Formats: sequence, C-alpha cells, structure tokens
Amino acid sequence: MMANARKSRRPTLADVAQRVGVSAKTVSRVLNEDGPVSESTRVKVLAAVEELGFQPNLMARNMRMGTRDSTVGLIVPEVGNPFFGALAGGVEGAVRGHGLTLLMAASEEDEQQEHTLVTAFLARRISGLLVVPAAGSNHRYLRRERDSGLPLVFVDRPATGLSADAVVSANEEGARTGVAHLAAHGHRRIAFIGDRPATLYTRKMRQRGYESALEAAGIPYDPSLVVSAHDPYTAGVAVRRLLDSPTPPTAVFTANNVASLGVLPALAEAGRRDVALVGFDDLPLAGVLQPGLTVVAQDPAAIGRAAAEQALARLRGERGAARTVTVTVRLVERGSGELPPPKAQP
Amino acid sequence: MMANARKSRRPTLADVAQRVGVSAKTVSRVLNEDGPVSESTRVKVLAAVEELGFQPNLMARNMRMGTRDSTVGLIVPEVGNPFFGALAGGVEGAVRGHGLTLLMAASEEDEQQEHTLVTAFLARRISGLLVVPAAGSNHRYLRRERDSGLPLVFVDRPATGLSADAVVSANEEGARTGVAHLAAHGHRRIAFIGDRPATLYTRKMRQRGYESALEAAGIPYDPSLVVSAHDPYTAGVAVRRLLDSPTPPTAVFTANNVASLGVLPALAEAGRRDVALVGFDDLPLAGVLQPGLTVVAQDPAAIGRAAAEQALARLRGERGAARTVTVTVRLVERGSGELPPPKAQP
DNA sequence: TTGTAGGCGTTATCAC
DNA sequence: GTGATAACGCCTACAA
Repeated sequence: MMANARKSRRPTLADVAQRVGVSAKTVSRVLNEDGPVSESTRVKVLAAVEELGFQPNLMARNMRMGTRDSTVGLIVPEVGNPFFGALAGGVEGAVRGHGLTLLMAASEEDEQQEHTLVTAFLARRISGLLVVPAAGSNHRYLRRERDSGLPLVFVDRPATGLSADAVVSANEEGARTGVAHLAAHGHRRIAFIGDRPATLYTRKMRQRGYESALEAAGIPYDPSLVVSAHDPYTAGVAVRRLLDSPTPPTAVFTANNVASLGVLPALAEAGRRDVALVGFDDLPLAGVLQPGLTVVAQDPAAIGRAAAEQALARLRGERGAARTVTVTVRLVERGSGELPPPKAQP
Repeated sequence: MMANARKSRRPTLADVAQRVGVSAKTVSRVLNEDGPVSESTRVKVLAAVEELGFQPNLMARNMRMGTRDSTVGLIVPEVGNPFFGALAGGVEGAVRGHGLTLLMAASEEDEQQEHTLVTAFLARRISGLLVVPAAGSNHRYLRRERDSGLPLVFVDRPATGLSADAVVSANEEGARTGVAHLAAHGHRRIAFIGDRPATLYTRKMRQRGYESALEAAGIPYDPSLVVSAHDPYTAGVAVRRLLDSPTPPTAVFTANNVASLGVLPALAEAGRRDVALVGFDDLPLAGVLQPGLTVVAQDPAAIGRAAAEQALARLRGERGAARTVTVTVRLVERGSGELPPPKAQP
C-alpha cells in the first residue's frame, strides 16, 4: 500500500550510474555539462535521474570543491520588525541574482545570542556575514575571520572593537536636519525621545544631531527634554509627562519609529493637535494623518542592498581598508513638523 | 606586514590533532563530548582549537552523519513586504530554539522562480520547507518529497495539485465578518476592492466571504462594486471612480493592506470622511487616524509560528494525513467601520 | 567517450 | 583512553 519510500535513502550519483550501467563520473558529467558525453548515454542518464528523482547533494559538492556554502548570513535583532524586514528584503534582492541565498536569524538584541549565531553561521561556511550588532556586543573575536577574507559587513550600527566594513544611515545629519526644521519654524523647546539603552549607536548619533541643531539655532540644551523609551507605551507616557510639566516642549522629535508609534496616539488622545512633531523613520500611513507626519525617512531596503553589495565586492576579491558607507536620509514634510509654536512671535 | 592568513586554508580536525600530537578522532571526541578523554589531553586539545581558531565544518559533519542541513527554507513572494516579514519572524522564532536556521528567498510571485528556489533548497538538504505559493504555481512535482517525509507546509495559500499541510488565515470568515459589520451599520452599497489577479487564493476566499455576507443581509450582489487592484495607486484610482459613479457605494471593504493603503489617502484627499471603511489586515497607525481604521486583523507572526510548528511536528516523526490549520482573525472596531450611511433611516 | 583512484573534513567502528 | 580505517557523496586528475 504505502510507498516504500520512507526507508530508502535518497538516490546518489552512484545509484543513477548503476541504473544506467555507467560510472558515477559519467552521470556527473551529464549533470554539470562537463566533459563530452555521447547523446545516447546522456539521454539514458537524464531519464534515470528523472525516474529516481535524483537531486545532487550540494553539501557534498561544496565539500569536494572546497567552495563555501552559497549563503549569506544576516543577523538582526528582530526578524519581525518592519525596519529589519525591509532591510533583509534589500539584502535578499541584491544577493539572489548571484546565486546566493539569505540565511537569517534574530539575536534578540542579546550579545551572547549574537555570538552563538555567528559561530553557527561560520560553521556552515557561509559566503558572507552581515550583522546588525546587538547592543553591547563586541566583535574582536571576528578579527581572524575578517583577515582570512570572509566578507563581513556591519549594518545599521558599526562593529565594536574591530575595524570592518559597515553601512549606516546618516543618523546625525538626519536628526540635525529634523530638529533644525523644527527650530526654523520657531520652536525653542524641542523634546527628544530616543532609544533605550541610550548607549545604542543610532541613539547616540541622533542625539548628537539633535544637540548640534540646537546649538546652531542658539537654543540651550535642556536635559529635562531628553528622554528614553524602548517601546511605544513608555514613549507615550514620557511625552505626556513632558507636556504636563511646568515648562512643556512645543515640539517633539522622536528618534525612531517605535517612539513615533507611541507619541502619535498619546498626542491624539490628549487632543494636542498643536504640538509639532518630526519623527526619524517613515511610517506607512504617515501621509494620511491629520496633520501628516513629517519624518526624516530612512531607506532600510537601500541599507540592506548597500551592505549586500559591499559583501559581494569583497567576495569578488576587492581588498583594501574597511569602508563605511553612509546611506542618505531625507526630510519629508507633511504638516506635523511645520506647525508653529502656540504663541508665535508677532 | 600583511598577515599571511590569506592563503592558508582553515584548520581542520587533523590540523588540531597534529598540533597536539593526538589523532583526529580524539579531537572530535573532545569537541563533541563523545567518548572518554583524559583531562590533560582535553585541555591541550581545547588550547590548540583556540589557538588555531579551529571551527568544525558543518557540511562535512552533516555529510558523514547523514543528517540533513539544520535549516528550514521559507519561500515568500516578497521578503520586504511587512506581512511576510512578520510571518518570517514567526517562523524564525519558532525554529531557532530547535537549532534550526531560517533560509529565506523571494519568488517574486513567479512560479518559475519559485520552482528554481525550491530545487536549490532541496539540493542543500534542508530539514523542512515552507512555501507561500506564487500565483499560478503548481506543486505536483513535490509529491515525492512529501512522501519521503520532508516536512512540507504551505503558508497563507494552499498548495495546488498536491495534498499537503497548510496554514492559512480565516479569510472567508474574516471578510464575511467585516462586510456583515458594515451591513449591520446600515450600508447596502458596499464596494469590494480586492487583489489582482482575482484568481489568487486569498482574494477568492475573501470575495466569497463578501458575497456571503451580502446574501445574509439580503443585499443583491452588484458586480460593478467589485474591483481589483494590485498596488495602492490603482486602488486609489478605483475607489475614486466608484465614488464618482451615479450610484456610489456608501461603504468600502478593502480586501488587503495594499488596497487600504491606496484607499485611505484617496478618501482623505477627496475629503470623504463620510465613507465607511473596513480593511482586511491591520496597519501600524490605524488607531491614530481620524476616524480610526476598523480592520479585520490577521496575525502574520502566528501564521508563521503555526507553519513552523507543523513542520517541526512532522520532523519529530508525526505522520498522518495532510492537515490545514486555520489561524483566526479578529475584527478591530476603531471608527471607520461604524460610520452610518449618509441618509440613515429615521 | 568513458572509467579509476583519491580525497574534501568529519565521525562510526573496532581495535589496541 | 586512544588510534587506524573506512565511509558519507561528490569532483579533479589522470588514464584507458
């Protein structure tokens, strides 16, 4: 009744060969269109391959040929996060045309887990490794890999303890632009709602941009206007507290989309249509809001693409010092960032 | 100057063994905590491993042990799409704890490419295969794989030409609920904006739900209210045309998030706050809109998780007939779906 | 045009 | 405790 396929192991080159009455090498030749093969055996071999459902074993092939596995590893903090998902899409698209496949895993922002994943990836002899470093992780241990020529690119955040290729957004410049935009519209009390932990690379860079925009506008830095949040809820709570303070901000700069997703509902519920807002990172319905959400838009797919291309370049044999590519961001004015402060000067 | 690491191939078990003055098998024993090893050699071996930067070659190991590659392949139409990204996140999370890694590629909704990717995945001897079928693809050719025990799960859309495990959303029921919701609020002209091609599984199921809700409400089916769109722009155009018609709808049901993303701006630009709207698929800022967007929310991460778990169960040896898991959806009322028709009956 | 020997890096087996 | 040998499935090198 039941097919006896269960027990039987998969057919190998030898099985096909035996079935046809030729040597394994001949089958190999047919399949790889290698040396010359008579048309008659070619046909018979292909028939047997079809009949037995033979599929070449890539692991054996790679091993024999000494080639690396045709995958590119990508480690991100969170696979489900839309930002990293779009980034992964950029990597996959860039890599697929080169016969490479994306191998992806989540570090959950845990340096230990990141290390474990990296090790597992190296064990499978991947062709390239892209890492969005977990907060606090150190990459000294990858020195040997980098030196041995493994394409190694850090994405969104640079490596720590190791000089290596990296692709990042124009974080500081973008934040500076966004905050300067608010200042240009007359705001002098501008809150900054950033990532937690505050030591996170992107958080630091964006805060630096915030501070430099304030300075350029001649606005004194007020630490009470700078808060941290790691999820929408705490961001919402934080912004309410700020608005309820004796000296509230008239504008808010959210340093990432998580913060924006918390601040927007908080403002809506509080009925505060008067507070100006610029967010780092674009969001799907940003243009449909009333007013539209002004953002400093990153291009996660472009970041992924750039990282993949850097890895491919190294794979091609390009040598030279570690290179950091900065992907531009752009200010998208939609209304929320152009609101004037309540008591505009006459 | 330059390290001579470039040329030297990676150290193997034999290299480590030679360095210590033991056999390869002993090193293997130490690393796998296999047979008994004296403490002194254990220490020496580990030191050599460290020093040489030895990393076991998984390909060789798998080959020798006859085990499959510790990866689970996932093929989606588009990696960058937030829906599939979240789905992939569910898969990755479910699979990671089992020592499996996610291998992901995009079919770009092309059956040919899907086939190519499947073949490539099978060649690397993956432990399980999850596929979101491209529109129009046929899966008869996977019959042998399924029979040989490879965990094979179709996700979001069922297989064609093959009876196999599948995980899908409650598409028909969800659409029926959403449309019934509009009908319950007094609407009798309800437009349906669905996927293109109209033969797509999810599109068909959702339209079926739409039609059955109409029937239950005693509303005649009007084909002029049913349109297709594959991107936000065409969806926006379609809805405008509908609203400008002599007998316009008073409510719209968007059968996927792409349609919602096109219809929402179109309504906003037209200043049509009176048109009721229910969308299939949730969106990040849906609750911040004025009015909030009422949706039939899918749970893509849960779909991915369920698919991965089904594959893991098969991997554990669970036999039995193909099984289809339906993941529930839920209606989230936020305002847009509760708007009454303009001329409400007294 | 086709076949044989050997080895890629690892582990199972069985001996010492 | 430890080691020699063979084998996993494939391809390179060389021979026939």
